[in-house]
Amino acid sequence: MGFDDRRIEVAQAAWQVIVREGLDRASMRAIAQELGSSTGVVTHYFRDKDALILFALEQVFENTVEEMKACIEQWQGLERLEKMIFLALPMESIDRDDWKVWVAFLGYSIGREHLVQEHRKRYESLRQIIHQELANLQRAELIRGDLDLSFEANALIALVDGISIGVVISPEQFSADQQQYLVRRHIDSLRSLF
Amino acid sequence: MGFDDRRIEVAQAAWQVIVREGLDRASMRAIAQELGSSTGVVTHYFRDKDALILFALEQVFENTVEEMKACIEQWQGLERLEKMIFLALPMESIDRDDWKVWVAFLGYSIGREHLVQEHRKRYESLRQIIHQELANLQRAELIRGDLDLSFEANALIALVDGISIGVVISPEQFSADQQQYLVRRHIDSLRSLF
DNA sequence: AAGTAAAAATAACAACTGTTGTGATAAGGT
DNA sequence: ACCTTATCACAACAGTTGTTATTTTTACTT
Repeated sequence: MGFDDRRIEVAQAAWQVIVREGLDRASMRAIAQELGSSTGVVTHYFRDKDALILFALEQVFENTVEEMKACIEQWQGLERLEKMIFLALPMESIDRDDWKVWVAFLGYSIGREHLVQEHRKRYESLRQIIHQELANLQRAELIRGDLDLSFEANALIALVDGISIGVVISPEQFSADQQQYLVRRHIDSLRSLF
Repeated sequence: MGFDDRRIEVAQAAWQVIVREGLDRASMRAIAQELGSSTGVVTHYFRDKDALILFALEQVFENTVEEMKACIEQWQGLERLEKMIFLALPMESIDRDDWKVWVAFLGYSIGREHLVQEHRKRYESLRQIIHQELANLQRAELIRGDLDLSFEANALIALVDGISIGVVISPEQFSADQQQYLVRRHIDSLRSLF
């Protein structure tokens, strides 16, 4: 087990504490305890707390992005975009934990400009991926030609964020089917009219 | 100046510190300093910190809800729903601060079940207001009769949440016009087809 | 003007924070 | 076996936290 693997283990412990107790209560000591070791381990693998929670967030983000990119080889056309969006949604309870970390971090960023910038960076990656998909669909004339793709990419991301926050607060608010229906309805409204 | 007025002043100081420095750094001392007094004032008007930040959140929430309810006497039909949604959106920078507090609180709630419940309570109020509006519109046959109104109310709230989070992270992401366009497009898709 | 209650200031409390430094332990290579 | 290095444990640090208790100040009533 290498250095990077251990780092991920520490980050996962952090991740669990955040979900269970909240981000501001995820202290070095709490994380070490979750890991079953001393704080020495945590400080050994991460320069400071900022580096740790940033790494934990990056894990959550990267997992989803990797899955989304894997869609590109598995699907085509409108269905591909649909499946990509589905992956980001909290349809299973495990995804709900990812979203809890994401939301906790979102709130924690308020008043910390450098963390807001971290979020911007990640939303920018997402925007690029979606925009790329929309451009493909537009070239294939599967969606309307008069759409502002940057705007529509933002709109899709907003849809996902909105649904997910609803689910984080009230898990029973949107069933998996309802989440899918909302996405389908949105994507449908972008389709070419013939 | 009465007791309640002073309470609101303290809450507003808290509100400003949260926007500027973040919720977890909004300590009793920081809030007292923002208020220009000692911590004694803060503790005198609020049992504990939880009561203070909960009251501050309630202020943010109630202001918006009051404005939304005021719409009922000023507008009619589809336009009324539209205006109500517009009020919740961060179209001006002042609204953006409200949303910062909201998002900060949202993240702070992760891992604190009693705070999540507070959010649920407030989202439930919103849902009721929107649901009421949709029911009126359906009775007037201005929106389709086959809509699941509870679901559609949630969808509208999700739309607002999604847009607003986007704006909190990247203020330039959605212009006021674009926010309005998104809401209009969504509401349009609910309209009766004749 | 005296007395009373609200308001505010101040000080102290124990608990917890991130960080740092110093040893201990284990692993792996020569 | 010996040395080196990575890994981890532990203790101590200065600072901050929410809360409480006590004292001072202010405001208002009688």
